[in-house]
Amino acid sequence: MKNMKDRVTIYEVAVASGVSLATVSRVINNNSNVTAKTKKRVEETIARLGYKPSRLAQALATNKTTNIGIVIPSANYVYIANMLNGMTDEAKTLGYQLTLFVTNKSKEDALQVVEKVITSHVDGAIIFDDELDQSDIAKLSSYKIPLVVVNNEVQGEKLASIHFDYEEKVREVTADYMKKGGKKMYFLHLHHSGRLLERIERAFIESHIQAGKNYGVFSVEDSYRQTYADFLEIFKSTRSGYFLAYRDSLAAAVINAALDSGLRVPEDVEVLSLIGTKYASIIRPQLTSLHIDLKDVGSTAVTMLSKFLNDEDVEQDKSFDSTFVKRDSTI
Amino acid sequence: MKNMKDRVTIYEVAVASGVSLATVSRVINNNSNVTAKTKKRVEETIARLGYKPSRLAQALATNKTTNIGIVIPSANYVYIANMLNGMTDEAKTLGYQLTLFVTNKSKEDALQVVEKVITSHVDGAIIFDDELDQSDIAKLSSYKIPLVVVNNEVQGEKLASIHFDYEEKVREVTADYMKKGGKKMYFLHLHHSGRLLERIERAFIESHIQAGKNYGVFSVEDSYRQTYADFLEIFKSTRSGYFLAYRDSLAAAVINAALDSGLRVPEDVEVLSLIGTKYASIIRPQLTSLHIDLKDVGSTAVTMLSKFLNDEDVEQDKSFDSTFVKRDSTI
DNA sequence: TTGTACGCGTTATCAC
DNA sequence: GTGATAACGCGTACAA
Repeated sequence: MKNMKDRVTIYEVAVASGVSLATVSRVINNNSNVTAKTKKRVEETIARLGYKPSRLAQALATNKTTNIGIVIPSANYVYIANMLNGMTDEAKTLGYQLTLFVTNKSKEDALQVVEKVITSHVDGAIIFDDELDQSDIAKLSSYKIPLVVVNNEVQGEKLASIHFDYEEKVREVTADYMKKGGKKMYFLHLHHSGRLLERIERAFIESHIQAGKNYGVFSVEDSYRQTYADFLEIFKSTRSGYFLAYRDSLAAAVINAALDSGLRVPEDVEVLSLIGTKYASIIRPQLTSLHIDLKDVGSTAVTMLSKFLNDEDVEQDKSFDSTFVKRDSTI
Repeated sequence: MKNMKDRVTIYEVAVASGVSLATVSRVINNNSNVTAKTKKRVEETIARLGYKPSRLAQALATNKTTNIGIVIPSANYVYIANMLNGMTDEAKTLGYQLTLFVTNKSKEDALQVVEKVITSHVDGAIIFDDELDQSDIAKLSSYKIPLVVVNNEVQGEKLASIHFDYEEKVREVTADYMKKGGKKMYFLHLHHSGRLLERIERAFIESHIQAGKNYGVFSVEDSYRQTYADFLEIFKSTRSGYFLAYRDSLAAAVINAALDSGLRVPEDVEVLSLIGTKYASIIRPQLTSLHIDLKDVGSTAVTMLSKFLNDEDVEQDKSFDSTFVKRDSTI
């Protein structure tokens, strides 16, 4: 093993094994047209010198980093971690590296991120971030960066998208409940939480308007603690209802506040978590939730992007169904 | 906005603004010695042409990618997501990009990861992965890659480490409980879950041996569902105990199994979660847990690495205290 | 202040 | 099969 020498270059390998750069390069890339004998010789000196090709130089020469950018609002959500997990798995088998670009849910950061993605020379990018809009995506596209966009209504060249069918499902669930269930339905509105939630909320509201039913909306913070505290207040006056919450932890806040206010779940208070994770079945009573396999979404996104990069055919639009999982937080 | 042209290079900018490559380069890097007038001219053509410097070429020329590698076992754990969150925040303010390297808890993958980190030309790496051992780290070090290693007993040049004091805390908690509490203590053993858990388990066992007390160990799977099922069985015969579980979801499995077996928590069954996250206070009864601010750990790791990269002084070893948070799953 | 020329570590297109 | 040599896009002494 080498001890703190400078990086060994292809040139040194060439000299040490008495061949030219070109030959070494051929050996590295398993390029044909090289005698088994010289190949072996080169490989030996490569091992002896501890040579590792520089992906940087390779990338510059070939115009291909094997690097794809992942644009997300934050790494801190469970459902994003799930997606990330699918991405890393698939990227590994396909031989890509993942570079993270986080917008922190700020438009300002999003603009910076667009710049960074461009300068970073990624081969392509997967965008799962509501902060980026049509113009940002167009900009990325204009720099010829193949894109897979999750949960966003955009189109362009070298651009595929992945959609969730949450809206439909929410319409169904809402309509069904209005027919059978008895309680007034409430939506937990999060101030700045992206298009998906906005669309779901709209679907919820429209369903009620169409049915001529009354509904309620509560504005909440994206924090378990705060939402729990808020609902302790709310449950002083509102003693029943069917609540739609964006994430498991917010749904749990409602449930816990209800229980701590002497209400029964689901008899008095029913709760539906819109983006269910494994915690839905850990929390008691277990959360009824909509569920999408985000690990699958992640790996699919990488697969699609990879096809783009290899000029294979890609379905331009893939849709993921959410399933309604009935557990114990609803009747 | 450009439409699908090829990448604009510094050369085209130079020609278009009637200066030399060097001058453009100076403008990009805010290098002094360039007239305000020409600077403005160059900046205008940069904007007009939509030129973005190639980080690749810059990196090759300067021998600095502004890229740091993050080695983790998986992106799918909440506590790792928390750490990642701290890292992305700090990296953003410091101007670094994060590249993910995931070992999937496999030694085989770990070896591949070492290779990839080396060829990827990262400026440095943060290693939070028990799969990498002393020799892997040494290899990385021999390629002059500055390292911040979390939760691992290694040393070397350009290598700083971050430690957790979990062992100490577990010794304390265990000893305290044996004095005051009455139940037999059990440790949930996870087959292949890294050094941290091993050390904690050892601390747990040694405490008991020193005190001449009896203890138990249950082997479990790293899955809520399986562990829940297992404990339904266990609670048929074992009707009380104090259980130490690695993560919140496993602790929740024990709690839920206990409750579903007609046992009371914490009167019959007490549970301590070793790596507490926000879910510790969401689950009911709320989990007593040890807690470390992993977001802080993540940002600190990036800060330390960044100091290395700038040849500033770094404390070689930083320790994070875990705090014992008493909630409702213990007496 | 600005320009020239070389180097960074590879790949790729030629010849031989 | 193998070897020069020109790219790839940029930084930077050194010269002017």
